[in-house]
Amino acid sequence: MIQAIKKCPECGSANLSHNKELGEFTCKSCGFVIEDRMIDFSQEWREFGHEQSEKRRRAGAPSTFTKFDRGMGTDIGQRSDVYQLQAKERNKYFRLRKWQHRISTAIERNLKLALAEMKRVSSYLKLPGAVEEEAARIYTLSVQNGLVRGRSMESVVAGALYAACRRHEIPRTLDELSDASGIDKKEIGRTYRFVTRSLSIRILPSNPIDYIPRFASSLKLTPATQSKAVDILEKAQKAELTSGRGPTGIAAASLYVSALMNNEKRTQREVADVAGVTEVTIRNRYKELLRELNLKDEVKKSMEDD
DNA sequence: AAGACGAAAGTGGTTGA
DNA sequence: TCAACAACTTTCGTCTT
Repeated sequence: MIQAIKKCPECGSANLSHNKELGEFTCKSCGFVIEDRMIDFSQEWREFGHEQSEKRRRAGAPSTFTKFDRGMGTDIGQRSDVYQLQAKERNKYFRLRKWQHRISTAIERNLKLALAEMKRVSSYLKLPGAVEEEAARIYTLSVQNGLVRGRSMESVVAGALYAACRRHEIPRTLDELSDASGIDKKEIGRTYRFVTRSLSIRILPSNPIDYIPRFASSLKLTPATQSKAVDILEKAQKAELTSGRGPTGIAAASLYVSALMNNEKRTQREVADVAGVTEVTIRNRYKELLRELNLKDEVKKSMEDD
């Protein structure tokens, strides 16, 4: 990041300077501050004992988007500091603390609320930390670009989470997000599209295979059936049966077929429920699979083996 | 009686003029 | 901006096990 900057964007001069203590990167010619949240890349020392920790420690917790100020803010008047002071001094810090609170802009307050909501939804869905981090980043960008205006904060949170899940290839369905956040499915879809488009976040169409493990475990299918379903999906993708179709429908249909072949039959309704599609869709995809991949004989054979 | 099947009409979003 | 369109859903009657 730092190395990338060679010229001042204001005056074009290459005469730049670092100020490590202020964390600033400035142009010596015109004084333009190019980067004011610079990260110190210098040698990291380990600490041994109190004396060294005073001298050597210079970094805090890792920067994270799941805190509204990326975990880098300074809170004035934390207890541990304040109680070492005289009463008069202490009052001064309480006053400063109050002001700090007032100064927090609307954006920051919105972020605080939103990130709390995000935490709630993502833990309900048991999403990994990396996804939550990504979602928080997307949300922060949305707020900064004024995309939340005119839409509920919750729906943007849900949209950001949905996008983050897809980027990490552990897609959740809109229904699941809707269930976890209490926002209407269509609303989430709308904000998701709006946000990703406005921020030009590129997201590949989700791969049906990514849905298999989760659906299979909800249906209590064996690993053998699961990998059979993946096989079928790969063949289906080669036969170009997957493009333009809803990925959940295809995933559900191939699971249904592989369950039949392994004598672990589940009803169309059961499969449809966990995949969040209707029986009709499964039927349509299922028939296509049988027809195009010539699986009919395979299914028949394994049924006769009973 | 439950599950599978298929037809027909409806829904929400995309696309192309 | 509007109409055509593809995918998917809802609903419902019929067939199969």
